[in-house]
Amino acid sequence: MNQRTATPRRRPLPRRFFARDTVLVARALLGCTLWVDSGGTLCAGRVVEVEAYLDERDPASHAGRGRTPRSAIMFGQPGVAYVYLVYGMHHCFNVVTETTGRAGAVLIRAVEPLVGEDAMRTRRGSSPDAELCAGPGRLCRALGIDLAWNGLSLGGRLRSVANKPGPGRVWIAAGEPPAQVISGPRIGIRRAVERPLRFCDPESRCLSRSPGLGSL
DNA sequence: GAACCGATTGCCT
DNA sequence: GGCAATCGGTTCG
Repeated sequence: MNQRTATPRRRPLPRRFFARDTVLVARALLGCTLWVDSGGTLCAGRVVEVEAYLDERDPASHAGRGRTPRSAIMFGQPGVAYVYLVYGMHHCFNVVTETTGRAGAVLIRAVEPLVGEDAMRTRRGSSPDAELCAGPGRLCRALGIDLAWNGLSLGGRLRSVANKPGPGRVWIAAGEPPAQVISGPRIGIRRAVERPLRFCDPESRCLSRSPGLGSL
């Protein structure tokens, strides 16, 4: 198990980490630690599966048809959480990438639980540990992330806006990159299926699906 | 406004 | 493997 015994680092990655090419950021996020403090409960997991969503040139991206009220956040500051609702019931957690003005985001599809597994089980109900955070919807459910988290900065500090506490804190810390990275088509999309913009650690047992073909 | 469509999941056959 | 659940965003009239 990767990093299972080591104590994960906690220091938040700087904003400039995310202000780069989206595919670069997506690959670099593998092995990093996602920290979430929701309702005073701290959870963390090792990022093992991500997908890159690009700008106007990517028909599968929410930014694929330009700036809309929803996709505007993808054109905004990097290092910000982009959370949306899919199928009327599941949430997806993304990190905004690229410099301000250029659209991009990385969808976190799966993490290996490292901290707070009890809380995850409580939120997710009975399910095998390997499946607690294996999938974008499952991950958000396990970590307590919903629409209220949309727009939060990944600074790791409490957001103090008008003295009102936010829903919680979320940030990402550096970790040990996987020995191998597999790329493949993104999951659940109909457009641009040929693009290998899904990246995962094939050695992880916590993936949402088996790794695609085509190694990088 | 109304109709349509999902970056999913879990339960059913 | 098939399919229903469920609602915000986008598109169309």
